[in-house]
Amino acid sequence: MNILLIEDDQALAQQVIAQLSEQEYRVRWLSDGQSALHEDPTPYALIVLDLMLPKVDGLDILKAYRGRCDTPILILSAKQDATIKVKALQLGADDYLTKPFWPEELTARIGARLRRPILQRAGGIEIGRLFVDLTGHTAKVDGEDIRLTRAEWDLLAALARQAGAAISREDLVEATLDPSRDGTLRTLDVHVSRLRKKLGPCSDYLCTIWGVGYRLEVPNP
Amino acid sequence: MNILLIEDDQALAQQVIAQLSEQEYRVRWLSDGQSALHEDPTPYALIVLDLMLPKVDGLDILKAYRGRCDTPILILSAKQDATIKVKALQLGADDYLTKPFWPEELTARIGARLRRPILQRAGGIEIGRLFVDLTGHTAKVDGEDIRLTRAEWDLLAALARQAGAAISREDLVEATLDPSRDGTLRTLDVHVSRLRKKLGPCSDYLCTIWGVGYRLEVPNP
DNA sequence: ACTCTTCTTAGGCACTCCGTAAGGTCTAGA
DNA sequence: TCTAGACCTTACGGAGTGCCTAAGAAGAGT
Repeated sequence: MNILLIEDDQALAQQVIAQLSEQEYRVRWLSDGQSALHEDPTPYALIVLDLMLPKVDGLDILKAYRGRCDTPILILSAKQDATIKVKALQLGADDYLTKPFWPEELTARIGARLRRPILQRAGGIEIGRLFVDLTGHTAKVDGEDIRLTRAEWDLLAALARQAGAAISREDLVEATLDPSRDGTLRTLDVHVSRLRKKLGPCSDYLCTIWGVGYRLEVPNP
Repeated sequence: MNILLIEDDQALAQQVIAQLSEQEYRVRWLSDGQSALHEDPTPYALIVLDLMLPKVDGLDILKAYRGRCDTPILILSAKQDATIKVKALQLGADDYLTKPFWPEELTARIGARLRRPILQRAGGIEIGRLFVDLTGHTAKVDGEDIRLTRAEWDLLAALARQAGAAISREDLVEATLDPSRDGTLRTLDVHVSRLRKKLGPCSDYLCTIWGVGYRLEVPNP
């Protein structure tokens, strides 16, 4: 069982690591928010996250991880304030423990959380505020499902599979259009247009590469 | 969503009931431990249990329920003592909240607990209000058994095994229809239609993916 | 042999989706 | 700046797809 611990207080972190190691958990420790944001959360069975980190707001890490995975997240914080607790739990945290705490309680809560195995869901591709679940045939913008037709979905999936890469119009026609009927390049235009409309705030992600084709990526500010 | 509340303090209970009713939970309230021991916990999505009850020890109720079901149990208690927290969590409680608490935190914790729509539990798969026991060949909606024919069951099981993933109509035909006879895609329609009818309030879980197939999932509100 | 349940087939209905056409807008290069 | 070609958008009709009801066929239990 791998656990990710994000905690800037070194003394507390080592205490927690010692306690968890006794229970045969393997712990990876990150001491600052920047590296936490760049860490891939998917390999871990559970994440312990301190809200009070220098520079980075712990809630931002929470949000970033929730967009990328379903891993249980347990919050540590010195803040007794109920509104923050409620906010963290609503943002997708699974538990909230206020400092100071007894290490035994932390491990007991972790144990209670990991006792119920979560059904493995094949992950999807995250592109900024857009999330594409290839196995579930579903796409989300800011966590909200968007309804796509088959052709629109095929188009988005083809682009998302090679996110960041340019794909020629001809390839996209082949990937998305019904082969029983001959679709022209004009048809692709229509689907791109319709898809952009449904992507709403993410419509800029689908950029045109003039004379070549299209590319799906988060545009630079 | 049905919730069972076991709490002897009438004022607190009514406050909690009011708060939970706002969130569209339906609450059944038991004020003493004796009736709690005789209650069947399986129909409820979650149980809120006060540890300090007259006559009966709350931990005994916890143990009794854990022997009978896997329903998430959230403990309320005035005891700050960490050893009791740890003991309750080890006995199978899922969360522990000390009095006094803000009602908003309770509902947030309940929400966090019930948010994960698809859970793998002992003996089956839980998808929102639907529970599919693959080994026992039974399916429940809100804890109530539903009678399924062989084809309907095969269909539901095939979808539940890969809950959240899209499955093509062709695969479903192969998985559910009698192989000795050639079943057409139209036959599948009929079984889907009948299964939806039997799923009742969970019929929306079985979503159609146009031109592809079906998916079993808790839809977004 | 009879009845009840379940599975399959068939047909009609309603709806969604797809491709085409037509006109407008944008881009690159002269 | 002008122009030709590439791209975007809107509207619309036809075809395809899925859903439901009903009725016949097969199987299980009595």
